[in-house]
Amino acid sequence: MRRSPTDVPLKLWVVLARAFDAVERHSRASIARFQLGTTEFGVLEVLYHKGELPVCEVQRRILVESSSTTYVVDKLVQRGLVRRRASGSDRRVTLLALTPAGRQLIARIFPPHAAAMRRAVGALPARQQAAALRLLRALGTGAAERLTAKEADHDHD
Amino acid sequence: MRRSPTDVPLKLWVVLARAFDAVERHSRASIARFQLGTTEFGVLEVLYHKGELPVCEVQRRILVESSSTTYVVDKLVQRGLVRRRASGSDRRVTLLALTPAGRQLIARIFPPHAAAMRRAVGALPARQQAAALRLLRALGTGAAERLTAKEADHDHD
DNA sequence: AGAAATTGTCTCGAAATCGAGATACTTGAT
DNA sequence: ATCAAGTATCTCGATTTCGAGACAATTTCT
Repeated sequence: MRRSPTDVPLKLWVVLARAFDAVERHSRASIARFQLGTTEFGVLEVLYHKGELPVCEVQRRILVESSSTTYVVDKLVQRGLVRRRASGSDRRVTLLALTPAGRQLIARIFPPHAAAMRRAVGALPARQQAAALRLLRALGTGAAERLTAKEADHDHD
Repeated sequence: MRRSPTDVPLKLWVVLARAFDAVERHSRASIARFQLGTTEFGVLEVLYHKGELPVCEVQRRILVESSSTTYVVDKLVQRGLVRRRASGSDRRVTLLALTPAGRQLIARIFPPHAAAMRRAVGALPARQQAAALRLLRALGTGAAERLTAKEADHDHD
């Protein structure tokens, strides 16, 4: 339990947070050019690439809580970029899709944003990007599994 | 400029965000056990490990904006965990330090939190943790440099 | 079929975070 | 010595995000 001078797990967490922060600043700045917040952009982007989706599916992909998702979607609907529609098969779910205006907007701004993000991570050579991709994928899914496992613990105690 | 079916940089950004989110949930949950927010914990932790520091130094390490730092420090001062003190050498700066109560608190809760974070990233074997550490460090500093470079661009145009 | 647990969405109030800018001090250039 | 630019901290108002929980619909279990 004692912390050695090089406690790799703890450092990994710090460095992960710093890397995320630095790259996210690129993302924020890039998206701000288009008068959008990152979460709003996230909704538009996922609908653009995946097509019509239930709210809960969008929520999982943009990594915010459900109440925040409702809030952001409200704004996008008011702006006429997204529309809601009841699902036929499951009457709990609301399906989200881009309006023509929304599609036009995201089609226009996605490419320059993608370019900004390529630049943001571009300090890492391609080979190392691929390595980081693999490691982060394993780290993320591993951590996520351990989260749901812990929740299960709580449930039966 | 066209997006190939495997656009590594873009995927890297997505996977980075997901990994950060998953690990951060562990952190949040662990810290919530002690009735603290992550930012409050961050302040206590940095003061615990680095000793008395100027506000701006703390700010840089906890990765929030200066106005948020003031807000969080206010709360910690009100709770009697941190104290402010004017610097002798530079009259702009306020130095922050733990009170005895603050030191006692963080000394008690840091070890179990560290253990939780080791578990959070523990799905990755030690060797891969070390590799991820190196790659993320390079990614983070690279992205940060490109940020300040871009700011400089804006300044002279 | 009926009860219990789960899931999907939303409401509401509270908390965290930001951004712009005010103020005071320091540093660097001329 | 003065002035411009930069830095440190804080204030204030607005925005974003969360958390708890309400409610309806679905699924699972018996």
